[in-house]
Amino acid sequence: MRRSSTYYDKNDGLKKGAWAASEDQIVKDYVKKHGIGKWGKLTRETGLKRCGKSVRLRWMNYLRPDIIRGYIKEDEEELIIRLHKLLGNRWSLIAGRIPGRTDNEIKNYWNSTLKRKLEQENHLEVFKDEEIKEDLPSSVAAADEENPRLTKNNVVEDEDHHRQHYDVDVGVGVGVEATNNNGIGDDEYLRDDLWWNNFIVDFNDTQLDVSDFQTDFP
DNA sequence: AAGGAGTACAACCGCCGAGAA
DNA sequence: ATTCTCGGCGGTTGTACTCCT
Repeated sequence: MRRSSTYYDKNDGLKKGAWAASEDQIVKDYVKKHGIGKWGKLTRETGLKRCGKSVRLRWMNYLRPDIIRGYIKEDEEELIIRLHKLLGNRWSLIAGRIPGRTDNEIKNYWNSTLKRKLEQENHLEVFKDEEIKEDLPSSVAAADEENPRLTKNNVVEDEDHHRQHYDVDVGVGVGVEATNNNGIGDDEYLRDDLWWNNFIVDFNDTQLDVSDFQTDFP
């Protein structure tokens, strides 16, 4: 754990900073008994001097039993690069495609290692915003241009607050689903669908193993 | 050996959306 | 219909560790 200084916030009296093993144990025990979620309830019932958000973060990024700790493998790195090109800084979506890795871990890895590595290899321009937009479905790119907001569940909201909902599965060999809940034109929708399919074809051309990936969204 | 610079990564912050009250 | 609470997300910060001079 990098942060060692712990302190109590004078405003709310809650503990901040590095977590103690005893605090981790409290969270693990509670989750084992009651399941995940209800983080606020957890702090109230256990007397843990942490805010619910902090507990959730600790669980998601560190305590979860399915987390793989250790070096990012070469195939994982390649997948991160590809998914980042596709999705941009949507770390949770990217993490959802890489079992055992957290969004925070991927984000850190990108910011501290990959970004620099790609810069050094003179490949970074490929990932600049403009080119990402060119790669995105037209409706998504347009929304980003006007009002760069991607809401939950892949809902893209444009300047007029028109929303398009993409239930997208980019799993290798799983097929593609893209549902449009807001009546965009069939042609545009078809283009988007083709775009996703092209992505999958491209993906399938790689040497990556299908079994390496999750097949459903988290 | 010392210390400054760079790196890695855990944790915090602010914003937003969903759902409950 | 409105307000409140909580969970989720991406961006950013802080600090231990490592490398370099």
